[in-house]
Amino acid sequence: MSRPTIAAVARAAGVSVASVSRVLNGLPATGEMTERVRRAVQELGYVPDARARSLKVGRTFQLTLAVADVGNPVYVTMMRAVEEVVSAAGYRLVVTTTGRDVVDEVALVRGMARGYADGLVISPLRVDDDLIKSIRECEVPVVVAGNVPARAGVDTVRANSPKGIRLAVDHLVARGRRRIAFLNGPADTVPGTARAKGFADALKAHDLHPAATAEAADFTFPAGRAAAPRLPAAGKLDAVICANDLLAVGVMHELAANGLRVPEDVAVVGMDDSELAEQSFPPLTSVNLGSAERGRRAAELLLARIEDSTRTPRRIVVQPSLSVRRSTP
Amino acid sequence: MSRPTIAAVARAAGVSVASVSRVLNGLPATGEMTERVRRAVQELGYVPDARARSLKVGRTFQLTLAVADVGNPVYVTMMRAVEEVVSAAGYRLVVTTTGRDVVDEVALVRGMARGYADGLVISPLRVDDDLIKSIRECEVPVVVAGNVPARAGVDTVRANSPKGIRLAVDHLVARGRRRIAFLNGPADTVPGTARAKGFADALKAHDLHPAATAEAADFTFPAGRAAAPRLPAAGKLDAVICANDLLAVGVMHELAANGLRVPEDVAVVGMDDSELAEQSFPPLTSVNLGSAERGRRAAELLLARIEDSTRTPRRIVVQPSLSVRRSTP
DNA sequence: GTCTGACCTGTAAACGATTACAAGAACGAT
DNA sequence: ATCGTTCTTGTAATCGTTTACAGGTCAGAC
Repeated sequence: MSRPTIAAVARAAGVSVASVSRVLNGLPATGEMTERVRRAVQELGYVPDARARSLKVGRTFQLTLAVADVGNPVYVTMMRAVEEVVSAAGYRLVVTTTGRDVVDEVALVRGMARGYADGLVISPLRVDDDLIKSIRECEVPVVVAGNVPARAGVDTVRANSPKGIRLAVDHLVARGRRRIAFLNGPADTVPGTARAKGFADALKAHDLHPAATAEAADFTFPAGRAAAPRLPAAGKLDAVICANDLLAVGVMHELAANGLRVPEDVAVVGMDDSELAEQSFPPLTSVNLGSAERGRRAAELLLARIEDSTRTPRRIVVQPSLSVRRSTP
Repeated sequence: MSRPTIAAVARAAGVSVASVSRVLNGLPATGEMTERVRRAVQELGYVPDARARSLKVGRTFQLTLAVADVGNPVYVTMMRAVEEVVSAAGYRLVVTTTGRDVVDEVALVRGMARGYADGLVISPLRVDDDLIKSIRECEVPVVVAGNVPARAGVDTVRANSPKGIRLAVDHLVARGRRRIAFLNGPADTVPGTARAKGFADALKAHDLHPAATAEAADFTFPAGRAAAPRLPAAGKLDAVICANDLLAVGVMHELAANGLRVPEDVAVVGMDDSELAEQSFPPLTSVNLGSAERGRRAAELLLARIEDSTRTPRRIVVQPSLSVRRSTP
């Protein structure tokens, strides 16, 4: 005995399928009609088929979120925010991880044409012309959580990481640190390049030279540990800014292993202000790039564009703030 | 100009829609036919519509993963493992958070009848008869990642947390600790009850009495901090086992705030062996309950059952191990 | 009493694929 | 040359909804 269809309900209620559909979708009907349909639905345990419905109405009520790595706490934060907005609007969330390669991202965007979701929030680590082209041509609305050129003509929500780094540098300088190093993630990523430039500019504004800059293999904790020895010895630096919290925690571990105290010997600042910043020891001063807000607003932009595909693309920049904790003096 | 349909391709190639469909699905066709269809597809940029396809074939090639909280690192690990297996098999992953309430879970399972996914992996925090009933009656295959009674007649993958706690206790006792406390999560959850009993039994096996037991409001970091003061003073205990890593890290913070050293004054053991255990300071000795493996095997069970719905339900138990780090002597 | 309009309801045509079935072509065996 | 078999292709039904359109009922206005 398979699932009852709308036709079975119509038969049981002695009405037409159209009427059943109308009652179920809240279109006007007489009280008696409504009552009969309700009863039949109840009796048969009828549940409308989402597949058939989405074929007909051309919508699946699903949205896709594509991130590089679900393990990164910053994406967890974004994902939670997106999920909240999206599910409140009656959509389900499809999560895909794109991996490191840009061609995977392009394939993903192109694949949206299959219509398994009504929109896409993508947070690309690396961006090239192919990706931008695929986003422009995408069959469904796309919102980019990250930095793409305005010519892409797409809704974006991004952080202002240079300004965020500026906050971190200002803070460190105010506390008397002058020999400041920067541990970046891969410089060929979008956040990587932005942060490198942001750091250079921020130091220049204070007439300082970088104590050092280094680059981790990716934005993970082990990469942070591995890269830490490439920073100069403690005498040569009194503060390290890291391109995200995972790297920062990796560095702190390495510092501790070398008998250095945080913040007395070396101050450490992370970025993202993820839950990890709060949980690390000492708690990590971190640049809050508004990941939850970015997720929320990206989801809202996407919903708005689904409602009205003609609106001009918006480019939202979420302002950073600094969460000062005990890893800085 | 809307998306081309299979009919447009057929027209362009001068063949029937059936032939196009067959070529696209790799059914036998002559070289010439294959070539003409390929060319037309290429030219029009045709991409088959997933909605129509899933209506006809009765499958969406989507699977749902339902967890209580995407922010918990243990679910992140599981999710990553599930995603990997599932996407390798050509499925997409739909992630939903169920929240704390059991009725949400029941509604979710019932809602699977809409057919928006071909299967469900659910990791319920709280289980009642309604939930079991809804799982039994679910239209699509369900795998439970967690502990439900055998009478549910459903594939399950679960951890052996009592045995895991036993490992932790053995370890602590071997290192000379005798006054061992337990910080549990909510005792009305499935993992909560299992862990409480596991702790009691493990101590009994060593002829020890619990130094104390306390219960946190949920399985989060702030709850761990908040609950720590409810444990007895340091003189009365020399080790704390916590029901997960987040609680353990919360406790360590609180201990540090009171000037106590880990592990010298108090040893701390977590559970889940999540990435956080490695990242915390000092690195946390943690019971590895095999969350990645549980995720992987749950996904595999689900795929197997989709292939063959008649197979008898399996109940897999993943064996725990202890990852010893510096939070214990 | 008739006519107009409003309002429900039912019939049937979509939506875009897959696939059962039938028809036609090709080929080998007799 | 005829027949039967196999292989390829096309026609049309189908999946389960939604919805345009038409038909029917009923009330109100003249």
